[in-house]
Amino acid sequence: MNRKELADLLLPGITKTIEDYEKMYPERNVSEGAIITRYAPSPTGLPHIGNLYQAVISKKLANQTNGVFYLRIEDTDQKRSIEDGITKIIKSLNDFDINFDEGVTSESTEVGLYAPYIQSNRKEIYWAFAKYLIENDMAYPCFCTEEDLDEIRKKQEKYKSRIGYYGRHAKCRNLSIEEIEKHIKNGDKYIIRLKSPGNFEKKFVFNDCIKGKMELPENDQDIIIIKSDGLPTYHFAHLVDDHLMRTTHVIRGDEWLSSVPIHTQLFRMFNFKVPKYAHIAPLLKDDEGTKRKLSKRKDPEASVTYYHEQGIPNEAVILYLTTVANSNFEEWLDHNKDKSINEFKMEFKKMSTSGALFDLEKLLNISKNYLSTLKASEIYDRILNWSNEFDLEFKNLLEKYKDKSIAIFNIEREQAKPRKDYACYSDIKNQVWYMYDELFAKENKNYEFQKITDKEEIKNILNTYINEYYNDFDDNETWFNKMKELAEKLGYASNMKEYKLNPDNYKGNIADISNVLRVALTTKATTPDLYSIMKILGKDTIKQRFELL
RNA sequence: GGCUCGUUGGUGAAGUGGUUUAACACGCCACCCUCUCAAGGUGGUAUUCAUGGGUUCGAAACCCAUACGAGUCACCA
Repeated sequence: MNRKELADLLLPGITKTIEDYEKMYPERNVSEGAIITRYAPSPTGLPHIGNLYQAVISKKLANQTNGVFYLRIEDTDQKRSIEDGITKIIKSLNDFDINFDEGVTSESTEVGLYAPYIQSNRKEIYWAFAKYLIENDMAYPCFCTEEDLDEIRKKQEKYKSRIGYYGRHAKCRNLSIEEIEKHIKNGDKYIIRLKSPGNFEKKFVFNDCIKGKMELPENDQDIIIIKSDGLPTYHFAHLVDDHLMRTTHVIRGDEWLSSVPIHTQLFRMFNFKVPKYAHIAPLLKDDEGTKRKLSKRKDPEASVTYYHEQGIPNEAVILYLTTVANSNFEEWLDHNKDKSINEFKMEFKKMSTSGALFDLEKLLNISKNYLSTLKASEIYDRILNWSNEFDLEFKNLLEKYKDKSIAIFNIEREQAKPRKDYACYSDIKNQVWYMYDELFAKENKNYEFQKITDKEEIKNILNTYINEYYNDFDDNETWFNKMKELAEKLGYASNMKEYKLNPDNYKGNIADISNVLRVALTTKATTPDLYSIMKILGKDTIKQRFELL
């Protein structure tokens, strides 16, 4: 039996060769400098914020170079795959406006010339590549059982040598064809291992797009390329897929950094062009003084659904992640307020080589700024949408009082320097509840009167104001002038500067008066512009609320 | 434990030998603005770049050691 026949025996039923595949999936016709990259998750659950982060970066880089951004599903670990995994990934990414130029589009559909994009559907392709290696004595079947491997490891631990399946520890590496045949006749289970040509003593140097020049030992491990279920390991699938799909840049988390020698070795054994690698540092979390990777199990903010539940707009999350990726983005945005985020040029060189702490506070600030740029009607639509899922009481009020609600959200909004007091949708009800009679009626009222607390004086101020001064049709200036008149009539200073000079000449000042009016209307000492609030509530409501005191 | 990478303020960071007595942003503090907030404005917030040593006329930047942190060492990706 020769090696070709051996390969057929080990991986039977394969008709195509690697040359056939080479022709089926030709080089892409893209312009110089175009980045072809992918998002390649395992369908094991909803994306993690770190996955989103990688997707944002990859998509941006592909888009800005007129490249290709595609979705490939890495489901070679069948045990971990979950039901509807693909749907969930696509949906949650789409929510963040991350779409793909090609690849998987649902559990059973895909678009693009480099299909299939789901690894479990590419088995015969991997086998063809594995066969090539076996035929050329660059891979071999390994019949070691779990116990055999255990024994090897224990021996290595005992003699303090490196752990692994390599060199003289690789028992099956030099099996003769006859011995292999015997094992197979015996029905022994096998996997396929790479016959690594590497030397651990030698240094392997490469250039990472983000981390720069790296020096690692060459790989000498005879890594598994085809598992006992016939599917490839990550390493082998990466080689085959990223070569055939003509990926130019492999953008992934930096936990992969130390596997680059394996990957490069694989590409070289086939004489393929090695793609460029960009290893992204993880998002970290401060945990009692030490930094650790954000974890989906421990940290609610690691889950992408967290932002949806909190009512943080997806756009803000994207803006934040872009800022973390390239910290000069913020400054760029500040100087290019009218431009679209698409015009920003992201650079590998600007990415941090060590992990960044995920800063929720900063995210909220970005969100606050973002929300302040929206029109009142847009805010209304978004809150309605959010409330529909998380606060039905508020949703009903929003629907019942649509115009009024928009007016409320418009207080100090559509202007050059808008108010910025909403950081997320879930904030808003807490800030505007007193504008709705239904909510005001059921609230346990804690009136925050400050300087003036005397009941009689308060009543006097309220009555004088509503009977002698207030008018729904006054403009802002008239309204304020009347406030001044009211203050003076009752013995309070209408001018703050004057009051500060001679405080003893007055009972108090206009701020004290407006505190009374504000608190009587809203119970709170701090609210947005009082004039706007009064105008929206209207004289009848104002009167009613004054009478409660 | 082996190998690898990293360490600039409360946070994200800019910065690769001299214009850095360390940019910018978030946070915090103070003051200013025709009412309270928010916003906006002004100023403050690291005598110093993990620590120790060295190279140099000169170092956050180059070199060495130490400490700390992270990643990796699966028939998981």
